Amino acid sequence: MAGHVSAPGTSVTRRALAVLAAFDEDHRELTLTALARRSALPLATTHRLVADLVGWGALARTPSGHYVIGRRLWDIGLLAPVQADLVEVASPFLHDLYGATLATVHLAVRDGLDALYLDRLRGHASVPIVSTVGSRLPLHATGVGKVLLAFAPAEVQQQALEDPRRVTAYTITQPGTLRRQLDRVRQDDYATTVEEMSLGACSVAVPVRRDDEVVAALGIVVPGLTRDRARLVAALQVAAHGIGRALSQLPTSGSPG
Amino acid sequence: MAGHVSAPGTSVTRRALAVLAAFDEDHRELTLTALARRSALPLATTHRLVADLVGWGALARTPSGHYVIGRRLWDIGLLAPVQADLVEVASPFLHDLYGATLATVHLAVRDGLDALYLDRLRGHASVPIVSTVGSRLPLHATGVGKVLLAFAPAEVQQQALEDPRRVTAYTITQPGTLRRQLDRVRQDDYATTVEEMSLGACSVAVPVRRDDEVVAALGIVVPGLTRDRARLVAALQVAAHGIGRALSQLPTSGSPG
DNA sequence: TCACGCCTTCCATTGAGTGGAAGAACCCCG
DNA sequence: CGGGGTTCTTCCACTCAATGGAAGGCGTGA
Repeated sequence: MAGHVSAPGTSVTRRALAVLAAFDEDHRELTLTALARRSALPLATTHRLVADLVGWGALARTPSGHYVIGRRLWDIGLLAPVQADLVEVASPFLHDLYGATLATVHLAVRDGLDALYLDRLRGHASVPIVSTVGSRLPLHATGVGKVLLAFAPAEVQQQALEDPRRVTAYTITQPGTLRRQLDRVRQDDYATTVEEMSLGACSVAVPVRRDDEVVAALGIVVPGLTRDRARLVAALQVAAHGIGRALSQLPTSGSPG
Repeated sequence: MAGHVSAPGTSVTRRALAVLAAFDEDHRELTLTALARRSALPLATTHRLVADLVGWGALARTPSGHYVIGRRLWDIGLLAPVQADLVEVASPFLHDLYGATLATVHLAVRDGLDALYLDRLRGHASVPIVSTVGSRLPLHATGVGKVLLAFAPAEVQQQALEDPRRVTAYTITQPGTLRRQLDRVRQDDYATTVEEMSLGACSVAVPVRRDDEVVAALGIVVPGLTRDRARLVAALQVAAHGIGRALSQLPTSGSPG
């Protein structure tokens, strides 16, 4: 190669993937220059890689000249086993839940130290929410997150409780308090949050079990909890049991959500 | 390089993408050997590429040793502008529609000569349906497809009407008949199908407009149309107008679905 | 034990990838 | 209208990362 030698150990594949990795929720549109900067690659190299990616459909170019993730990648991404069965099976139950409560409904799984949101139903006039499908939020500050954390392996809990990041003024950042809450979650079989992730938003969540193993969490977001916590928990548990039952009746696929 | 020289003109990037392209709806799990065969690459080459892809999270390996699309690709795929605003905005209206009709509800856009399903709400006991989110079905045999085709550019209509593929015994394959139906769709502002895609399933669909331009189609699938076609059309149009209004109030992003 | 299919590692060879540089295209502003 | 900025595209000599046949593991079933 010419001039500066690229750091050894980088493969072309990894570079191409680095270009894709430049996109995230806050950067859905990037110029070529921005792509090069964010993926730490020389401009000319980026240009060549991008040409290949666009040619295949992994990226697309907007009329304004910006690059975005292409439809083909969207297609292929949907083939991931993440949701294949779970989202599919859960979908009608989420609607039921939405119909019964008219609140925003969430389905999430644990991905490392984050709650990964697989599906969301949002009403017209629900509480404003940060999460979208595919987004990740910290385990300790969300309802579904607390449920997932409460039933996670010990080492995950330990890591998550090490340094809980503050999100709002009400986020619980004391490991001790959190640990007590998790005990409570296992005891009651549901978790709550009160403005710990977004101001003005409270949440209730319950575990979804497939044959005794917690595979997901089901939650709803409401403006306040005082009035009808019991009703919400009941509705959630009915739905969660329904999902669990439907899951264990599925053919195979133990792909870890 | 060694031995046989790979066909010139192939870039590493394209090869890596060829590996990804080996996956489709009927092949969500593949062994290394199968990947090599389906992407027409030597086994050793595939092995190396796959290692990179797995390392990054584009692919994952199941406990059984098969490869599947990884979660990170799912993530990134969701950033595609395909749905960004449309699905998000339409979601509550789809719920409303589902609540009002209890039928399976579809949101689709046109992608070339196919209807691309962006979202779907399915009830517990609806008619069995073939479509899933991300799937493509022919324009001439589906309700949403007929709507999208009716409002598509002339050259698209011409191509689509050239040789309409037969799907069921009731699929309309006569270009003349189809063209007359499309006229009717533009006149009535809704389309129907009667077992043209799946036996036992009929559908009604209406266009979704953003500032007079048809950007999507909204449809529902029911066992039969005789009883309450008028009611369904009314419900669909209310929802479609709502979506359209919400869309035109959005900030920017004219990214073509 | 052998045979078969699938996976992994090795390594000499070389062409695909590299990236600085030059220039084109396109702003915006005075 | 011309100059200074930013972003995009093309070029090309150099060379290292990619290549893939072959050989060796590993598991499984006969």
